[in-house]
Amino acid sequence: MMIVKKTYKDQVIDHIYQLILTDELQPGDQIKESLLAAQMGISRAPIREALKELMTIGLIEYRPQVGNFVPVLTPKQIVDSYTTRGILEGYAVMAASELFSTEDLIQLDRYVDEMGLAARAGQHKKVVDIGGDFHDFLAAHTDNLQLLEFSGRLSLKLHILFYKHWGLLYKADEIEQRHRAIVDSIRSQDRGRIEQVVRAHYVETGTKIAAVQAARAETAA
Amino acid sequence: MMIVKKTYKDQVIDHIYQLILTDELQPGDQIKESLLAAQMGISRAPIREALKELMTIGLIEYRPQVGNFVPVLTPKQIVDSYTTRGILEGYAVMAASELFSTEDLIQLDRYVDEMGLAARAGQHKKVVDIGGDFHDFLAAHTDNLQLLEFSGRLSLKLHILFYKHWGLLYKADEIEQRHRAIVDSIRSQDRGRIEQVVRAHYVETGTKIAAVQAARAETAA
DNA sequence: TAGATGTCTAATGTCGACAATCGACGCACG
DNA sequence: CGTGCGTCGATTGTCGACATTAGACATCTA
Repeated sequence: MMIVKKTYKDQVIDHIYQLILTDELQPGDQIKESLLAAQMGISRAPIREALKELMTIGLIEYRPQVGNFVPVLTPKQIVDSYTTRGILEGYAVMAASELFSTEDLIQLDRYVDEMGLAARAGQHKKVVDIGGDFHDFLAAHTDNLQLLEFSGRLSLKLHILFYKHWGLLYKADEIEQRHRAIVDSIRSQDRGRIEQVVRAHYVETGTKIAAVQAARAETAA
Repeated sequence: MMIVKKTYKDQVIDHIYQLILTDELQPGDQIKESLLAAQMGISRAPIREALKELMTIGLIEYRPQVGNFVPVLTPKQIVDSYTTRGILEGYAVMAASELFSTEDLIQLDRYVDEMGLAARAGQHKKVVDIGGDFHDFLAAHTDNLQLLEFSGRLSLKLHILFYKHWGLLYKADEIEQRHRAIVDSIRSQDRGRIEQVVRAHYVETGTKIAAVQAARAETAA
């Protein structure tokens, strides 16, 4: 059995992540240490530890002497985050392209198939999860841990964005085809093409999400 | 005038950075919060804050329930860090290549000239500093703040490595020529070439430093 | 003697309280 | 009526003490 997490800090991290995901904490909100500590029945110390950690992955924005806030992301920042992830993962996949075995490629195909099925069935959460597995599987083939660390730090942030907006992003066929293109590029063993395809995938998704977010902000105003 | 830093946390960060740079803290050493707090005459709280922040830029390695350590970098990790920086900056410069004005390019030339002069004069610290300015100037032209943030998080780490090993890395002519190649690539406005040249620059430097470090580890053993 | 087990110590994890600072409000002044 | 300054409240920054845990050492057992 997997041992459960222990320190309060880790529990606080999960808690805040959930609060953001469920919109109980909305962009622009300040996270008051004392309040959260009281709500969770613990002291401020582990809260602060957790906030520091969330800061490093961009889920919290910190202003010295003022407080911690849920960041308000502009469309440009969204695109930039996705672009950066694409740069990192694009290089990772390109550099490791020779390491993908036939079995690996079949596994990737399987992910794409499942993604298409789930998308057509309207199982949005499943699509998001499989998408995460797909990209984790891609990234896992690199041996550059520094690159992997940065890529990983972006994933929670992007995951939240994607999770909040999936519905309007892609048609089922599109989402399947977009990911299939990545697998195909790896099959081609054309390093330049691989990097370019992965980058384009992220830039495109980021652009769409930014547009959706901008549209929502419009209607809200 | 630039306002001075205020919180203890920031002072602690600088202090630890200096300790590492001067080898008073060596790779593998544990940083004991209580001890450092006593030495600096403050409590453990700001020490912990500083350690968390240093963790995010890779200057401190943290093991839960055990402590904070100065990381022992393997040659591969050194190369990976430089490679990753090259990926990020390579993209940044490439994407912003059209934004470099004639004046900017002249300024870059000036940096390279100064670097060559300082190198020939044996002013190693000056070479390191100008090199930092050069790369900051390059990176400053991108508008992707996410990318810039990651790139910046690597710079302290790489700066320490470079500072500790500069002597054995390049001949004066080489260091000038390596950087000149970057400026030339920007002048060419060949996006593919720009990205490739910047990447190669970092990979090469990282490889050299890793080799130097490996050699030192050898003689020490 | 080799291995497992118990104990101890030193370090991190957490706590509640106090101090310093930022931002907002209201007042005086032009 | 608009602007600048002083006060105030709320929130973060820091503190010292206590709780808990990982690792080292000693002890017990076969």
